[in-house]
Amino acid sequence: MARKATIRDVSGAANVSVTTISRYLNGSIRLPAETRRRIDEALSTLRYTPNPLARSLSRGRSDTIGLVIPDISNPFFAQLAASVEAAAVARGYGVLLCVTLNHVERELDYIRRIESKHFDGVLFSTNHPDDGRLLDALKDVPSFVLVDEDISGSDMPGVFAENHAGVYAATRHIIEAGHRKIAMLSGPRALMSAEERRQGFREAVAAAGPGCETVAVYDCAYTVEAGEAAAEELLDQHPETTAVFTGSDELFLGMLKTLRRRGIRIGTDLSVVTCDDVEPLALFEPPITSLRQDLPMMGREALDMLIGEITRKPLPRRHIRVPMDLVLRESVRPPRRRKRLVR
Amino acid sequence: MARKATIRDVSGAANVSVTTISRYLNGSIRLPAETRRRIDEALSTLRYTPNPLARSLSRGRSDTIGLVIPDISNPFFAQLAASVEAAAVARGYGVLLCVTLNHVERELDYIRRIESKHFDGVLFSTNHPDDGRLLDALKDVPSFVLVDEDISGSDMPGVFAENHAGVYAATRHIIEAGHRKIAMLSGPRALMSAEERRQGFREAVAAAGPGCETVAVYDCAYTVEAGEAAAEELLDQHPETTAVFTGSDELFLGMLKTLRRRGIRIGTDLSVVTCDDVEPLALFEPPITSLRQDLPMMGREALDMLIGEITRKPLPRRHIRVPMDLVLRESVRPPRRRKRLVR
DNA sequence: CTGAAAGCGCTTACAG
DNA sequence: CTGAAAGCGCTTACAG
Repeated sequence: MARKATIRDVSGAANVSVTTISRYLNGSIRLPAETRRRIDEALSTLRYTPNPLARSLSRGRSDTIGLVIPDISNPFFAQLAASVEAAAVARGYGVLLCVTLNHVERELDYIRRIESKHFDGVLFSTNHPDDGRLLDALKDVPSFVLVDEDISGSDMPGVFAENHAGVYAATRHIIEAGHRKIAMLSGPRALMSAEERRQGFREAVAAAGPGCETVAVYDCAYTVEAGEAAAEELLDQHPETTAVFTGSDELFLGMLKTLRRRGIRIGTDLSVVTCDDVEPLALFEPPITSLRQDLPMMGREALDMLIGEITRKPLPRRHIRVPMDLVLRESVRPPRRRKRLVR
Repeated sequence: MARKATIRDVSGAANVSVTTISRYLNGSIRLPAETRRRIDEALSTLRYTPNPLARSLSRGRSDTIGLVIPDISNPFFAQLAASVEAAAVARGYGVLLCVTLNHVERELDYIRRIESKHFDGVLFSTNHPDDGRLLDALKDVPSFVLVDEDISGSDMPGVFAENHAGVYAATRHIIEAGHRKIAMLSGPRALMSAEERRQGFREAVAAAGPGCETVAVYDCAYTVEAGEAAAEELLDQHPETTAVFTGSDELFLGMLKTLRRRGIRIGTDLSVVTCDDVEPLALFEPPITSLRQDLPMMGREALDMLIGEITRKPLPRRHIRVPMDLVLRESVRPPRRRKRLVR
């Protein structure tokens, strides 16, 4: 394979300076038709494509953002990534995928790459409570936007779900179906999303008046296993429960395993609403009512906010909340009379 | 925020040449303890981090690969991306996420970025039949590895699933359960994966002898909608069918919608095996038997092969086949006697 | 062993 | 309007 053509080669072939070539390519110049023809010809015979690395170094920006997420194999983050990627490409940015598996070292490493100019900016999604190291590393970090989850104590700009209002509405829905003994499988303590959802849940139950009761709230990691275990505990210790709100699709999936094992039927025996709606919940039997995250909007808003930060034209609002939609399906039904959840 | 420190600043602060700093940082030099101390001190007081862009330009490589996939919100590709990313990070490479939505223009654009040195190499996954443009663009393209799907007519190195053997085994499994009227919802014609799976299916049925019959094979796009429509047609025109093999999870999900609508129960009324196993099939009712893709292995092998290409130490085999595993669950049962699939 | 200098391939302020 | 030259921040062949 021949050596790759550089702008210098084009300059020689077209008999104009590299300056002119560069300007022509970047549209900052108008040239006589004849010159244009010569350049175009040189461009195509040499099959010239600019070296983006050199361009970035010279311009002082990489036109690349880092998308930092815990796990791309998790459908929630995969869908978020898809919306971010689409928005980024539309705005002329590439997306470097940075998977952390929630390892703080990796998170810190990716934050540093903003300073080192590897990224123009970072969209940052973390899924574990911060021990202070993230907060610390974020001092003076520019061009940084949080997505989905906050870092406790930070005032970085961010785009989050309307957790409180969403879960409040979902819980209302459960209550309106007639349920009075309701439980929640919630996310980890110290995560903003979990905290807000927990709050929304508790307030909705409290607002329903005396007869209505929060049977239990479990703090779980956002994993299938945690949901499975919490459901076991719930059914053992609170068989009077008639409805459950799960704080994520994984928690729901985990609970479902437990319900299957015990022969408990969703809808008829136990009503359920889950948060996220990234799994094919409409195709479960019965279809599962869920509090859907608007990931396309979250991705778009986050990218816009980040571009605002990068270009130093910050959006008017540093914190955006994306509404959640309650998608009504068939997993919530009126509670059965005096029948308890026993094996 | 102060201007970012460069290697030159470090050189000044530590009172050694930039050459030495560079060599020290890259481990290609042994220095007296005292010098080391001075450098380390300068490094940390200046909070120096190398500019990866400059390094890449200078070295002529970016330590970044492009991962080209049709759609990251598709769990199949999300899981593939997760394994690739993990392998890449372990080998010191970053991964630039390149989503094409199967648009040829985007695919071509990303291929060009290898030449322009933006990527050291590309892992390429395409999902639509090539009209010749891809094949054409691939001439002389170095450091390129196909994943999951071939490009017809190309001899690029690649990592693919053991489609034929996998589907043959899955179909055998259906036949051994007693089915004699079997259908397939297959992927698009002209896609290697679909073609090989179709072949495996047909051969297994043929090998079962006269009584056993391929009722129908539908060529579908790999989408839920296509699966839904094909299932409608199948049930209308071939009500004698007792078992179906679906060529992807989306096709299965689509068929499931149709079955639901018609009140046909999987397992008891119609036996099913699907290919992929990226959806939570174990949690469906009944749990769905599937031909699982070993995506972790596929990602790892593909990355190793790509690194071989990049470093010009190609692996001994240019084409690797990853085995598929039949995961036995409960969606295949013996056919019911003389009962037909009617509404 | 160490460092000055050239080079990676662009962009752009500056001078003509 | 056009181009020579400096500069982006590194690496490394080369000379001392």
